[in-house]
Amino acid sequence: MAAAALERWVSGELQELLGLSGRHVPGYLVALARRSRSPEELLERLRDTEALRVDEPRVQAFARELWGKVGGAWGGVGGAEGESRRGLPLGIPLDAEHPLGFGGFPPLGSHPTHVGPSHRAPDPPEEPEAEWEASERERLRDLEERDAFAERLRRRDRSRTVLTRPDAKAYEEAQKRLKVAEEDQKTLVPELRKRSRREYLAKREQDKLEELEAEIADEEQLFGEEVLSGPERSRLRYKRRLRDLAREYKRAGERERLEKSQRYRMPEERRGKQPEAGAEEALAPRDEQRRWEEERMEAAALRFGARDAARHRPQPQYEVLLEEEHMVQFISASQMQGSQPQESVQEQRRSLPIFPYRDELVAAIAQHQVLVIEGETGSGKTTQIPQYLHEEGYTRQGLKIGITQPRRVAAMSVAARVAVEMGTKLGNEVGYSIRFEDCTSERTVLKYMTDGMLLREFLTEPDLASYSVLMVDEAHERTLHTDVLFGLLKDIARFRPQLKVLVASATLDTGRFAAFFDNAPVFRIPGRRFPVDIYYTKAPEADYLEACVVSVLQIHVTQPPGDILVFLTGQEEIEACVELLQERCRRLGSRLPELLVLPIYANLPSDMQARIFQPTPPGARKVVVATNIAETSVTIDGIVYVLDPGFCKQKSYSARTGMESLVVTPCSRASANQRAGRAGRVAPGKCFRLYTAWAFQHELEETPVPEIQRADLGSLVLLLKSLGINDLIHFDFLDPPPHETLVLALEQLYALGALNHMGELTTLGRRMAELPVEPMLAKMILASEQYGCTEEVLTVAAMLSVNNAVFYRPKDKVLHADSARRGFHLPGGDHLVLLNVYNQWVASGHSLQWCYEHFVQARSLRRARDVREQLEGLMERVEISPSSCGSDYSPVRKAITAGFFYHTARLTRGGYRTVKHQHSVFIHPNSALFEEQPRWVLYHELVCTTKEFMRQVIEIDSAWLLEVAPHYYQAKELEDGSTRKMPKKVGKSREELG
DNA sequence: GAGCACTGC
Repeated sequence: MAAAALERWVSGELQELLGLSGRHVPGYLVALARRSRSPEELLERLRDTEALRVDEPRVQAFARELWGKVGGAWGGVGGAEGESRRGLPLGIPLDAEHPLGFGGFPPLGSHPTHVGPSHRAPDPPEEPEAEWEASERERLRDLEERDAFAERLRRRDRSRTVLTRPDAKAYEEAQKRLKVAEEDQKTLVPELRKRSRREYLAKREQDKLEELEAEIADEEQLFGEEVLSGPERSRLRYKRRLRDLAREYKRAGERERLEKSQRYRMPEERRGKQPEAGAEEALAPRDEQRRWEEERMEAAALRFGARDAARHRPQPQYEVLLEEEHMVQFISASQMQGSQPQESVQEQRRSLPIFPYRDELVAAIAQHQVLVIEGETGSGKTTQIPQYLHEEGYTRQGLKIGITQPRRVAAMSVAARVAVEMGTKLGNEVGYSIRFEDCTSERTVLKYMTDGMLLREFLTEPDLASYSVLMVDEAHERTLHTDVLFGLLKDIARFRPQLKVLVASATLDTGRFAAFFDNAPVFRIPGRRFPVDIYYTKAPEADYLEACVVSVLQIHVTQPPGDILVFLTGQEEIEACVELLQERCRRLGSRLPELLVLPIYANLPSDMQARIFQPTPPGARKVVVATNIAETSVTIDGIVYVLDPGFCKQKSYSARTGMESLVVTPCSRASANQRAGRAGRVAPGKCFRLYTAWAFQHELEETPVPEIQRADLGSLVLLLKSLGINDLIHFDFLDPPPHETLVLALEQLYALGALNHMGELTTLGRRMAELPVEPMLAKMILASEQYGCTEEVLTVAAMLSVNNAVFYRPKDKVLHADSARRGFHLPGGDHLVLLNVYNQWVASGHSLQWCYEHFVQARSLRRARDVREQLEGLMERVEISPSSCGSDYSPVRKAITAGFFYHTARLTRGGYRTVKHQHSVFIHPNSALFEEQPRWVLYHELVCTTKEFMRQVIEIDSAWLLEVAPHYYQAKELEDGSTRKMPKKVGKSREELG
């Protein structure tokens, strides 16, 4: 039977058995069958792959039939047990016969112009042996080359000198951002006042009339004539009169415009100037302004009295602001326990909760190889334990203690803190290592680093021989990197009995960690935090955004001083919430103490972000409306109240379609408690949850789904492969990723040429692993060498790696922002637009002003520059010399195609469909090609929001696909069969682009 | 004609 027909048959059978059939799986199964001496052996091999349930009769029947069709022609290629790589680093379990369970991929040479004998061509029946032998020779040759490359890397690493950069700029930036200078505090209050007043006035100018109407309506509704005091009644009367006056002005036309310019002037400015003509006539408006001023002053002055009243009297006067039925009803259900901190700064080290346990802890570490340490933030585990171990001599003989953190800022700031405590300069005995910055020296014994950094260190030092202790901190966060570290550390610990492994986590999950590390003991350290009272709603809230707004006002009106932190899911919600709050405050303004509403989310420009760190002016209250960023990454001082609607956005990844989407999901109990904890950092706090206690107990998951089960694993698989771990199916994961995700990652790596048909790492794959980007980007970069455009492609790669945060699109200047964006358009597509933006930014001398003018986020460009510099530095390492293609961009698009040939779509009569899966997709409206609709496009990513959108799209020539991925595409797939059916003006194929 | 939480190498 011809190979193609055979595979079609297998594919059909798999559809029956599994409901799915990957592109390469049939070929693999055929290869397995070829290598099997009997149907039983084939079944055994199938059992090892864990893809099929071999106990099922229909699977057994399938295996027998398959073996029969193949004809038992086992050639014995895969049976080459003799060349097993057993005994490679550290006894990490290798299984050469079924590496990854994908030992039977069709042969594939190294990229990109090879045309390997692929499974689509019928096997030449006369000489199958010769073909196998040839591919086998090629495979072995490539393995040799790969190992030679790895050896060159090792030699280079040995000769490399360690950089010391104690004056690291990013660290200073972080410190600057986290710390606000005292002078700022002094200038801040008047500035904030002024700004708030200006905002008020500006807005007021726009919709004065509606505003007044609304105010009057509000007052009538909220207060009713009878509860109003004398002055309040007169104020209402005043407002009504004002409304009538305003209506008159509107009719007055010309006169009104003249007055407008005088109506809303700052009193200071006015005082400094001559009274202008016509000022006398504008009495009423100016009167209003004066009144507004007075009201603000009044509100500010009233505050203390009101707060005192709230404390002393059971019925504070502001209670009336929100009627019972409009209020969110909370019931107190529990209290998070806390304990008081010591005041003294001098004795801080000794006063940490961990201090009394020092000797016990040190003894436990001496006694056990792996220790799980349970301690909340503030217990001092991160800063103290490494110092204790240093004092105990774990750093003798030049050995280091490594401590991992999930975040860069944490690694830097903790290292800085410890350096101070030890009285050394950062970068000497105590250092940190994060991406873009290695602040360590040969003297460094305590090394703080990000988890991803330690993972990378495995590449150069697979047994981590220079470390005596490794501590994985914040393990409960279960980042992709920490999860993989667990498996790797567990493995090397077996072979290095003297190595100590510490797993530090907040209270949750320690039992699971302990079980994973062969029942390691758990050492508990009490935390240090103020108690937080938890309130739940009586009934579920239908509209949590509205409930948030009401609750914030409610807290503001009824609760003693202290800032409020609100958790929402994303930028859009946050903007809406901020707007609503400001609107309500304006309407009720006169009788509310000042409320500063500040948003924060990752994509917010830095200067706006910095505002949340500025201290709240005396008498005012701050409301920070935040995403999850405030759950772990950013800590805001002064928060006493937390408002938690209980939702967050989570990325989910579908291996079936290779598509990721962001979905709003209920957060876990662990997250909810983490959020609540944010209220108890400076004083006893309160957390208001906008869901019921029952929902908390019964509807929320205990912990979030670990990232490893939600993410694309391409890079990870490539990294593990580079560490010599071939059998990923059986890798010791704390929580294994879904089988399909692993399979998809393996298939993609195979298609990219990073793995050979045996599932082994190729030379290309080894080089790709050196680049800290996702595999397709890595492939694109490596391919750029032969198209002579490494300079351009590096820029494209760097720009793509700053998540769609290049263009800034403020709500009030959407049109300007969009036209600025269109100014960057180049024919060819979005990747080239990004390249254009970057180059223009460089040409502007990295000007900040330029960024503002072009609605481009400077922070993103700076990050792109960092990424680019890092990649550029690695070019020599992967043995690529720089080249540039000048102004002809088609080589750039070809190089992109070499990496992203997986991501292609073609325009059909029914719109775009992906080439491989016929999945219906759309060009994102922000794309430069949105209107052009070229026939063949390549996309960087597919996201599912309102539709399935392709983001970052370029036009390609379908012929390129055969050129760069002959093993993946067949000519017939790429024919334009539907040419005549196409509408005339769309889908024109343009040869001379870019 | 949309609207993307957060990290990390």
